[in-house]
Amino acid sequence: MPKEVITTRAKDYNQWYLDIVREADLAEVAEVVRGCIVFKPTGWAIWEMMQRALDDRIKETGHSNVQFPLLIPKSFIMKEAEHVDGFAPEVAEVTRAGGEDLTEPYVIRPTSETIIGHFYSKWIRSYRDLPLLYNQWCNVMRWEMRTRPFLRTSEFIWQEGHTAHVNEAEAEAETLKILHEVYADFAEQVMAVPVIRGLKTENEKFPGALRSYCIEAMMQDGRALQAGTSHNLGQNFAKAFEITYTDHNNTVQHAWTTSWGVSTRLIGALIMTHSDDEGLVIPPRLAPIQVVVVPIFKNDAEREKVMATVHALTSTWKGVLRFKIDDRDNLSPGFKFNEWEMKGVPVRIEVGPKDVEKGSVAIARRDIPGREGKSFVPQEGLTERIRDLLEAIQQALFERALRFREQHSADVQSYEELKVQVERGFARAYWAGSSADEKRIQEETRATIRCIPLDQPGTPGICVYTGKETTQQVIFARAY
RNA sequence: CGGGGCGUGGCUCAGUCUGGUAGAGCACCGCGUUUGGGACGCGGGGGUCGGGGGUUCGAAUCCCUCCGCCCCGACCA
Repeated sequence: MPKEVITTRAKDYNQWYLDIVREADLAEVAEVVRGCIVFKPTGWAIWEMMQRALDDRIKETGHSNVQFPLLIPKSFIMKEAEHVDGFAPEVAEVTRAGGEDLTEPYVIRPTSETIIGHFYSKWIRSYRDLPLLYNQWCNVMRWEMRTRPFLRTSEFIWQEGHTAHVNEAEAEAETLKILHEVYADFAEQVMAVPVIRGLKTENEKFPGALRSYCIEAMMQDGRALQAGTSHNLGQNFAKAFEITYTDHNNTVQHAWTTSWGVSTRLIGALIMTHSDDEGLVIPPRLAPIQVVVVPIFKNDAEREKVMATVHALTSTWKGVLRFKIDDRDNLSPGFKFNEWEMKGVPVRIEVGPKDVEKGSVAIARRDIPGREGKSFVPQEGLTERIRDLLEAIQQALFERALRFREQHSADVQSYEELKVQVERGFARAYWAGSSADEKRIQEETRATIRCIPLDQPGTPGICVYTGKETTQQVIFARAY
């Protein structure tokens, strides 16, 4: 009899999410620090896997890691008009230190464009100093009204890339390169999360940016989650912080800058894309533990034989598979099966006395939970079989998520259809409305334009709201 | 910030209306039996009842006050 420790998705999707976070032992709400969480080993291990895969891609695309201060002089934040408006309400300030009031308060970084802008202006003199391609892994703080583990926390961990270029075309190329080669590639290839690449509308873009691009994913309740953003900042920050360079013709020019980030929110995307009512599901390429081996025995004699087989089977796995042998002797096998399923380990191998005799093992795949995903296979060729299975699971998860998104997306021709469709997923619509129209729709439907997809149909249509003819299609959805 | 709910062993909660020796289940510890889908028996430890003040012979329970957390709405990676 399974214990019901996880609320089903059908009953309460919100509660299900919180149950997964707790039961998979990913994180705990830090009730003593408003809006913050503690990452527990399982949650942090997933983040480390994400971090590694992203960091590799960031470096492959020519960037270097650096680290800037946590505190930013308050006046810096005030320098770029749109930026101030965007961030002022959610900034935490340090006004007192060393037992004295500070002459100028510091803000705890909500993002680092301003302090990095200050230093870039010192470091950049000539076009020969460009492009400047830096990234930092750090924590930032935004005082949010409502928080949820991973999806929205007051303090969060992310990477923020900051680059400077000689002209708009190079800045734009950088912005798009990150979007495609780093973020979308990581999301789809490693996380098995299909994403829509698009441009943000004026309402939704980063405060201070010229243009913001994003990858948007669909969660299992049909809502959208912005999984990453890449901004072409134009010359806005360069002008505010006087980031200038001398060009070939000995003329002083403002640089063009970009910034881009993904955060621990990706863990939320992971949970809400793949997991089920049995617990977390982690795609094999991301899983800190890909294979768990559960030995089964009744007495010391059996234990010895079983463990000998387990060690023989796993002897070649080091450096090939990320695995764990669960030889805890105070827990029943059934308990372990459920526990590892809860924690999302992609493949489980069971080795019992019968397997020792028959030269077999039981192999279970996490993407098909319970007994249905379990079968008995020969010990011979097990490593290859597992590697093939891991790859099959990776593909199956991506395809399942993609199918789900397609089934919950629809083209809408009228505002009435739009209202209905955003209740169940993404609504694709022709759009020629204004920012004010967009806000009105948000008030009426709670849905926003998630993005203007980079893939456009190319054929004209009628705007869902204004009735004007246009060639531009957008995605409406409710968002996290 | 508005509306609602809740603070009692580690966790989930009962007890509060109607004041009278702080309880249950799970978890934990010990011993024994178990182990192929969340094992069982016996024994055991553990609580300033969110904080402060008041009423009372007596307060988890009634009154005042402060604090915290969760949920639902308006803002956000």
